[in-house]
Amino acid sequence: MADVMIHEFLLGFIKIYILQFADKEPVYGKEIHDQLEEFGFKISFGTLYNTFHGFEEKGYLVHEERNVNGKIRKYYRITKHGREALATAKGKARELFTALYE
Amino acid sequence: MADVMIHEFLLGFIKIYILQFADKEPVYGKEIHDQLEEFGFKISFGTLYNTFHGFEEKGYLVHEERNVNGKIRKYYRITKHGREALATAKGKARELFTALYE
DNA sequence: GATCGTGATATCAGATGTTGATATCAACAT
DNA sequence: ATGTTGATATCAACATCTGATATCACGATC
Repeated sequence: MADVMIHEFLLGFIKIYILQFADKEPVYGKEIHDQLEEFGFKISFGTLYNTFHGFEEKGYLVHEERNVNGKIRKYYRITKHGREALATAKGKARELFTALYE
Repeated sequence: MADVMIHEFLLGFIKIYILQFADKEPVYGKEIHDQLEEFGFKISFGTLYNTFHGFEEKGYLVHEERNVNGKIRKYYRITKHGREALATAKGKARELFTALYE
């Protein structure tokens, strides 16, 4: 029940977090999926990979393939444009967040 | 451009804000729509009224009709159950927010 | 008491976003 | 070749969002 609610409210927020993560270090899909799940946030693989593709189309992220233990991973990292978008999104998120906690 | 992005990221967050607002004082649709717009957040009337109805179905809000200057407004206020949902959502939002700014 | 104006709410068809089960992929092992 | 494995991709079914338009309830005007 809380799961559904959290999802309705925070899926968009999770997408900001993906950009943020990719700003700190290159990330790949499964990693972020599992990490989010660990903290009680869920995003389906369908949405997750689609989000990566969308961000790449918008020029927020670029990816590079790496072979890790014989498996291909696509590591995404942020671009200049993505960093600008992230800053804007964070700023707006902060505004709303402040309104929640003032 | 920023508008679209903000929306993709923050629509869910805006819904938490609606609950929060209804926790402080009774609110009606147009009021919150215009107030959000003033701060650069947009939510369509379709989504907004649908959100009110959904929250009422879930038992988060109840409404009461008031005649103001000869016009009917539906003022929504939060319920006990809604307050619990709000607290949960705010807690989770804080977790994500903290991750963004640490 | 019929018609109009107004602020607000409701609707719903079309567009867009999400899901998750399933398919596919690339590398390595046997 | 065939199988295994970790990961990514797909896509039909489903859910959500939009916004133009309709509707509502009341008061005013004639």
